[in-house]
Amino acid sequence: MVKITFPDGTVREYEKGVTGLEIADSISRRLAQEVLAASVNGETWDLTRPIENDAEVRLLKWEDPEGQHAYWHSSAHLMAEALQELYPGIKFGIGPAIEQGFYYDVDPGEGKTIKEADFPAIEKKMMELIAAKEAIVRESISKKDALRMFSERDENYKVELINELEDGTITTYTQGSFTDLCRGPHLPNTSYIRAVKVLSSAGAYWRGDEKRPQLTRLYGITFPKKKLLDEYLVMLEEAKKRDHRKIGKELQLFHFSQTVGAGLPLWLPKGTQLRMRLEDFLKKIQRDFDYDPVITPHIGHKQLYVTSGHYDKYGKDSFKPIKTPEEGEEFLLKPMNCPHHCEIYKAFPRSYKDLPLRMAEFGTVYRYEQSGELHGLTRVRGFTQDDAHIFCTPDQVKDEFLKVMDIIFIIFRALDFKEFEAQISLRDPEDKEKYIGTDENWEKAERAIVEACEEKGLKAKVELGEAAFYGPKLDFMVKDALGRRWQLGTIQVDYNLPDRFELEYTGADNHKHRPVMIHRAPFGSMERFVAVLIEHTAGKFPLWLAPTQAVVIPVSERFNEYATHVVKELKKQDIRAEVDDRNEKVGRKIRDNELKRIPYLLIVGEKETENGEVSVRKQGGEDKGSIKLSTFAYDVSREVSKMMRPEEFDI
RNA sequence: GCCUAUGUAGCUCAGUGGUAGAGCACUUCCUUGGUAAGGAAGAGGUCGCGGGUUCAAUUCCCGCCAUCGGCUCCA
Repeated sequence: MVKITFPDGTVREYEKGVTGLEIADSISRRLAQEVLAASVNGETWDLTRPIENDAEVRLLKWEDPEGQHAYWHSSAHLMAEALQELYPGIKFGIGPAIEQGFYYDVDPGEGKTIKEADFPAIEKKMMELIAAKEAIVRESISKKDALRMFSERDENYKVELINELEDGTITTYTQGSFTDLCRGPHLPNTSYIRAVKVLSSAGAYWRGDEKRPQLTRLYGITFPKKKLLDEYLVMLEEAKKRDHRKIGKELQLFHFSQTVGAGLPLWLPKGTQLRMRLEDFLKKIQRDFDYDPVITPHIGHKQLYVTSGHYDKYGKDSFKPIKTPEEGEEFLLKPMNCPHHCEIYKAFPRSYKDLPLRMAEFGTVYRYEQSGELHGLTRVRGFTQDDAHIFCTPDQVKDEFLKVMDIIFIIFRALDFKEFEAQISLRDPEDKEKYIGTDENWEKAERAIVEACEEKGLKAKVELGEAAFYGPKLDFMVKDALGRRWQLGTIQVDYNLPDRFELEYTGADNHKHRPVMIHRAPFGSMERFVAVLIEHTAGKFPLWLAPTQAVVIPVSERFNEYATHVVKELKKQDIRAEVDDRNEKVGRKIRDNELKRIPYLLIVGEKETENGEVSVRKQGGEDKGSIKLSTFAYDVSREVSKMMRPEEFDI
């Protein structure tokens, strides 16, 4: 007998070798139907795998992430089996479950491809295999046997994987005529899967290496109920409606011109309004936090980047240097602002009394991004960082770090970004060669970040090997409409640039010391931030940010002139308003997509005009009734200035 | 840069080896006082760019550019 402990603490005894499925069945029939996998001592197991020893067991259903994971992993195998039948000779790479579904990397053979037009056939075959209710069978196998088995079938990718595995840890899973090298866990059989959808195909390098062959990656998703799949597909459609590229076009926020160049956004008047509001907001915060605004040129001498170390590392892969016609001097479009700021630091002798010195600049930088990587406003070749560099003493690092975190939290709160993730990027301890700087400095910086996060109670994921070459960092990520992660705010400690630029300050001891530098950008870049903000709000910006805060609608043509007057009055109060007289019918305007996103609609007409009042309707249709124009203007500007006052957001 | 797909009016899209169409939007007029009103007329396109095949290319072929979804990369 084995003792099985359940999550609620109860213990039951079962025959040795009992399976997760049998345990579920012993509890209830329904549970046995719903359970997908079992967590055995924290490890996810197949439902059919015998439990030989006492264990803590948690039965995993669709609602559990591990259950979904097993479900989608099995679905990947199912798709692979279907592919094997449809494309004889196809070779398999890896096929994991991912956050939303699964994928499988396959090599259909020389010159062969799998296209979108082929998806329905694949789905049909998958459904057939589901109907066949094939058992998914786990088997332990020796390395030798595994190598022989997969070599025979010419599965060179699998053979490569097996070679890296340790003997005794290798398992395979078989369903029907398909056997895959796999750690599992999996569903008991294929019939658990009810609804399938092959979503997209893409090229993906074998093992993520550009120099290795490119496989075809097929993405798919499955659900235990058809309804869930339908809901998922509807959700995808809804997400597309929130796409910042679509809304940016609809609201006329920004524009890309092929003639100007790929990845070089043109900010239209309304987009500029929005962006400037964000910039003003941060400028006010930075004034409170004692930052000094600076302005530096868009290009810098090559020597500047040789000194900074950026030229060696990135010079060849970026925009080529600009040469002066006479002297042949080389200048680079600035890919970052830090070197310029270092030179500002060096302009004067600095004392410890000057520190911390915080230099802020909305600095536009240009980076050559691979053409295939450009993506709306989130990945561009010319963008503006809300950059600042803090020069401080080593003792001040942690304090400064905490203050920057405060700024980021103020912003995220003001914009209602609740679901952000934080990531601490540290150095890869295995490959210290990749990084500039001494061990001691790195350890000091890494410790400061970890401690700061602890003090703020911020749960940050620690990633080894993700640090910049010059220092560790803390990044904040937010998801877009489709769940893709984008890095926004960043705080990076840097012990290296001060070294390279030989920055100094005179300490209280009258000796020269090296300052520490902190790079930080709470928004990340204005472009990316605006993109993510658009997707979060679906274009319904809060009043204080809205590019158009109020639209004035005359009830009939007779009031066009009055409407124009009202707009003028509002603009005097710094309220961004416009007349909408495209049609004399009020009803037609409100259905307009754009208008639905405007915080206020002011309807002006006969009755109201007589006593100087306008009819006000708030975003979402809430009718505020008639109100005096001056009162409305006062209310709005008060609401806006309240939002623009950072002290309202004290943590 | 690589793999897949796409590029036709301001927007969303249909279509064809014989130099182009719809809906919405736009302009003018008529009708209509109210939460997605109707009618009439009109304007708007080198069918992404370049080359080839052809009597003839927006359509077929090749190259490039841009965009979409991924991969790699990301200071």
